[in-house]
Amino acid sequence: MTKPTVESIQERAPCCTVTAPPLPEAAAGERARRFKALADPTRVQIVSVLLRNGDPVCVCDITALFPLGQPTVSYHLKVLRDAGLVDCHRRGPWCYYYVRPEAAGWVRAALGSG
Amino acid sequence: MTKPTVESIQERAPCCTVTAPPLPEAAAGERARRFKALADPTRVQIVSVLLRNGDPVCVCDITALFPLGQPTVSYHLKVLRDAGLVDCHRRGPWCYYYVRPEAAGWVRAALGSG
DNA sequence: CTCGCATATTGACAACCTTCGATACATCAG
DNA sequence: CTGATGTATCGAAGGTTGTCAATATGCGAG
Repeated sequence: MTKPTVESIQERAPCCTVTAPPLPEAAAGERARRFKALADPTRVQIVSVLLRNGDPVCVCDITALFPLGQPTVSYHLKVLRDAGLVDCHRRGPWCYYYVRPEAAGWVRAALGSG
Repeated sequence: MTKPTVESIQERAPCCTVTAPPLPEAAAGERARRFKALADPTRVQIVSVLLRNGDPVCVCDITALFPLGQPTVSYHLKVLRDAGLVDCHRRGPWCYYYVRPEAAGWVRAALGSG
């Protein structure tokens, strides 16, 4: 076999190039946590609704959009809340959810296109 | 209780505002699939290494970075490959992985900061 | 072809995720 | 307080994921 391109190698194992270190474990965990929060189609759709609506959206409206039970939707909202992507405030008996402003930029970019 | 802000409501259930529709299910699933690929700290770190290295990186170099068995690293690489985020080519007995150019923009943005 | 090395695949297991029904909690109307 | 409604939590069932040891595959050297 032929050795890897000469310009990427100098006196080391025959396969190896110079490798930059990975993201530190803490930072990687933090990123992974956010990705995990969006790693479900239902949660992607929930967030997309919140993004498209400028104003906070009532849970009952969100629940009506999916063929899922109310506890399940509540669970997904909790996952998004725990990840810091969304938050809510009560008005009377209703809860209104919105994408947290600190996270909105990232969420919009991550969901955007690509 | 007091009704929600008057300006966001007209003749509907007392909790509801006008809600935009969610992202279509197909698109949401596609997004979720990509997020799921990065929903693990090890995979985030692998991708970060590939991003930081301009050139493709040998599997043995990647494996050496983590306290995981070789099959486990191989599994993570497969997950990233199946999600379309990375690809590889063999040179002799070695496999060199890289972030796919089509995905690099999104990956960089998603991993970036936020 | 046969051997040795790098990587991929398989099978198994524990942990976790999504979902549901049942139930609890919160808030308002009466 | 009592009842009705909206939302959250609990417990359990079933599927998925991350990990490993064992094994298979691909490739070059001899």
